[in-house]
Amino acid sequence: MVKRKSDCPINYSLEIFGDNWTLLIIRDIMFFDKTCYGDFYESAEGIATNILADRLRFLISEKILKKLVSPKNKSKFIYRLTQKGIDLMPTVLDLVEWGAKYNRDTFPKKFMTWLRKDREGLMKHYREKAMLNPANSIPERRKQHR
Amino acid sequence: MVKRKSDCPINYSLEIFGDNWTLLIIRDIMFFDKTCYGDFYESAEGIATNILADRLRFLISEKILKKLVSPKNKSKFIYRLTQKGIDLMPTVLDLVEWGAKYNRDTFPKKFMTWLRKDREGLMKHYREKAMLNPANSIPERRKQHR
DNA sequence: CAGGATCCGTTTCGATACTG
DNA sequence: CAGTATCGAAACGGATCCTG
Repeated sequence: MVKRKSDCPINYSLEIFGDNWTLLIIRDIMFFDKTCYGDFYESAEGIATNILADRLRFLISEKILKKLVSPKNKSKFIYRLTQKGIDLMPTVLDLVEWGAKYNRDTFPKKFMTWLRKDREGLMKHYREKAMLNPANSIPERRKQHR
Repeated sequence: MVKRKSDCPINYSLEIFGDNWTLLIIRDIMFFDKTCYGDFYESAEGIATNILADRLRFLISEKILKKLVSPKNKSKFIYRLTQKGIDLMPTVLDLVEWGAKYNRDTFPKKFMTWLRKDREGLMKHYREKAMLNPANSIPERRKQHR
């Protein structure tokens, strides 16, 4: 587990954002339909497997993500945003807008157009999408000692 | 100078936020009247001098901050937000709100009340404050080779 | 084969001492 | 006051291995 400098009274947000990878994971799950380990591994620009596992574990421990067992395949896991994670959407979108204003490496054009024209609608769309639960998934293992 | 992983097509924002310290510096200069090295050193929860110097240099190179010579004291420098820096205000405020919702370590109570009641007014206030230039400061040294 | 864990060389960070 | 130099500690990243 990564050791973070949470021993000093630092803004909590920094524990999430003061890292190169967590925001990428959140971005991917929030807007790009990534749901499982393999998806993140592919899309988060070159993350190492151990780092990815560590960050996922961290995000789950912070209750920003939750981990579910895939209904189709018992050895596949699905990661989803919690409400706390969904609540990061305004922040992420602000960063997207800021990045688009001062840099050009950014989200797909269609997304940006939508964001500029109807930010509220876009947020509603992705918020609802994030809240759909895959029908019959089950929560990950509960405490093993009964 | 810090070496960042900007060689991969990562979101530009991460170069600013994927770090433990830059956000603290921005927070302090944006909302807490910190203007110079010593101020940041005091208030950014235990930052080391070399890291502080490095981050300030980085923020200047990214044109998020600008460095001015104090009119009073030629060996004192004043750091101020550029427009690009000021444009990070919505993001920072989102993080403040998110942090306040899910954690209690947060901004002063008065600030939070104001933020909740009148976010636009608060932003206007701090934006204007950030744009006041100290009267007769002069830009930092221009290229030394003529 | 998905989802990691482990090992290990390399890079970056950070505390302290020191300098113009 | 505003930084730089040094050096040990921590985090990263890549490869490989493990387990169901």
